[in-house]
Amino acid sequence: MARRPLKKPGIVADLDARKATILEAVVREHIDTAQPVGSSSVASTSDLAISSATVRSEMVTLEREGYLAQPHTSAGRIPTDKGYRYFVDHLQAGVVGVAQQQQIKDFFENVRGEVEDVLAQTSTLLSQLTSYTSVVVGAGHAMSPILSTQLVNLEARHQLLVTVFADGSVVKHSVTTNFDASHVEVAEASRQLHALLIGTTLDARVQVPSRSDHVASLVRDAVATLHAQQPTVDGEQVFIGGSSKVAESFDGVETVRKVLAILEQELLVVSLVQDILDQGLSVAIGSEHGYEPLSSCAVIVAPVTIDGHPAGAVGLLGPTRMKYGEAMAAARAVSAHLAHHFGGDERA
Amino acid sequence: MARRPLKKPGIVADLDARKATILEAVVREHIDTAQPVGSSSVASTSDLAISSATVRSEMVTLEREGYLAQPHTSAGRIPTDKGYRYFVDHLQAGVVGVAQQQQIKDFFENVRGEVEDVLAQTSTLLSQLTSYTSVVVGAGHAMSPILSTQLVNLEARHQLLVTVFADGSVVKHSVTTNFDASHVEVAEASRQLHALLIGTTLDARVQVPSRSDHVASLVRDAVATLHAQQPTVDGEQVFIGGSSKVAESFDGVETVRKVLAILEQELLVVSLVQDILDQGLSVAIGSEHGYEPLSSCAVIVAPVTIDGHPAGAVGLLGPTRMKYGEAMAAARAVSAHLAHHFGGDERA
DNA sequence: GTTGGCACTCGGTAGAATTGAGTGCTAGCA
DNA sequence: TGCTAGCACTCAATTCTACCGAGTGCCAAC
Repeated sequence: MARRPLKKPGIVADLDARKATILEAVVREHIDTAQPVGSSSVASTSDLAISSATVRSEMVTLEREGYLAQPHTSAGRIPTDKGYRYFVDHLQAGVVGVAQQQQIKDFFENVRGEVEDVLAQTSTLLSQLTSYTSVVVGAGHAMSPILSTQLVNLEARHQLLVTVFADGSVVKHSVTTNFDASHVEVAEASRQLHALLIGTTLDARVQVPSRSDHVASLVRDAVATLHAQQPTVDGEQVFIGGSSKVAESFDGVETVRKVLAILEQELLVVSLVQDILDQGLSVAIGSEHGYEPLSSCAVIVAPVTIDGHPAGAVGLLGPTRMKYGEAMAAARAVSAHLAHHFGGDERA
Repeated sequence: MARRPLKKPGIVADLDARKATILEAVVREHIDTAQPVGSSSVASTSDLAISSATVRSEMVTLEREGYLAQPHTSAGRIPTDKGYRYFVDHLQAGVVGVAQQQQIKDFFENVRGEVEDVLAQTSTLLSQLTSYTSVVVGAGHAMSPILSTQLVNLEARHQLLVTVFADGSVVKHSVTTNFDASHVEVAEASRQLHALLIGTTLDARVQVPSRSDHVASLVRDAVATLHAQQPTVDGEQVFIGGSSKVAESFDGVETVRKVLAILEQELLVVSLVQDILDQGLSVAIGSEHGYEPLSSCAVIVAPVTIDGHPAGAVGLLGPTRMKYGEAMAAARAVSAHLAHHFGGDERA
């Protein structure tokens, strides 16, 4: 079994080979059956030539050390979060089946449309591939320079500022004035704004005119509105696919409800994904991510990197007993294809 | 009880007063308790001075006529879709509680931001008010005239057409060319497009230049891309709020899954809402809407009308045993506030 | 250290008995 | 004729029991 060096958490010490094998057998079978796993089953399944009694005594140790738990006396063991963590950290990389590989390939060959549409469809794809709920996060454009702006007169006191960023995203902002702006004034303000903002990023300071006429006022208002948005969260796009899979993954209705309630809050989902990435993890199991309602979930995250720059992330949300190998492989594959799709001659 | 004239379906004949009262009592109690309702309970609850035996014999008739059903012998009755239909058609209009009224008022007084944000938040509001899943549909802009367009050069062979409609919506389309367009050419094409498209609607024919130079080619491609979208479905925006309520409303996990799976398909949700509106209904119960996976659901729809023009709709999706009175009142109230919010001096 | 053996635990299941809510029917009454 | 009280009947749900068996923990022997 290919070992990868331990990740950050470090709480998880190494186990001797036999314990590791037993733990792995328990995790594998429990992921498969969703049932507690007994010692005899492990003894016969694993390739260790060992009696069930020996397995049992090892299990006692594993339980004492926090890798396994017993739902009740006289039941088999189930893995704890720590047990899953060890399993994942020592898992050899999974592979994507050929059928799925084909499906991904076909998808990215045929997909067309705007970035948002592609991301949304990618989310659906990833969910179908894995039968878990999928999250695709498109990075915000806070750092992307402005290519063009335009101020459009909707009504006398109501203008619309349309901004195009170099990453291809388009954002609109309403600008309301307390005076009736003429079409000429709006056109002039639009011209000035364009000259003023082009090439700048949202965090840049811009020299706005200080005059008190209508045009200057329009320009000031427009710039203020544009810069008012939260640079970090705002502009980030979330696409959630396969939320119905939640109902398949968990049996308790209450759990389903809680998870769905979390998924409804997009900002929260973004920060969840971001938190996990910040911790340098690719999987957060159970309570590792600190979101209590998701304590029976595992979250897999794969960053999307284009030209060395973070451009978003794809994620999967499933029960802690999810198929980590397959799911991680699928997430990585989709993330790579996504990067390639937008990397070649496009933007993300 | 205030009677409203029967709606379109017409299959539902009138019942004599006593039967109607009994049916109503059954529906009310079953909505409340989710349990089959027995004759004695009806006899004591309703203000009819009638013995349970009489109620029973009436129930036999109601069952024969299809308003009630029996889960099994020796159980009480539950309403059928037809029973709910009668109930809804003869329901006096519900009222919105003062607390809720205040909540709606506060919401619309404080809400700000772009149309999309308002609609999304409205959906959440409506869901919170009713504890059902809410759907807000913003009408497409197919019929809205174009206020402004702009072609922006993203990369040599990749332009972005940004279109602003009079309703305040902004749409972007990628235009890909097989030649390297210069900035000057793009600017010229942008100018021509603006002149060409301004004031037109998407269903209008536009005289495109037939020359074979880069600029003309750009203009042709851009117009084609813009007009390629499906005028009916595309551009319509759906905002679903409170999908976690689905898990509360139905007990079978399988039902929850099916309903969520439907909600994932936004186009389908739009046509569901549209279908119901087209039928002139405000409620579709059980199988009335023809979407089999939603046969245990009822859907309430209230159109949003601004200046006499349809501008979208708000909807609620719950179990057939939902609180029709409250829910319909809430949907109507929110719809009215929405119309007012965008009607006064804005657009929808 | 490993293993076979054994007593023990305890959730799950199956069956029987019981309960009780609710029905349908009928005979009698206004 | 319509209503009702009464009654036998039905059947899901509940409770109780017994029991099974998967699985454990422990121990003595190898």
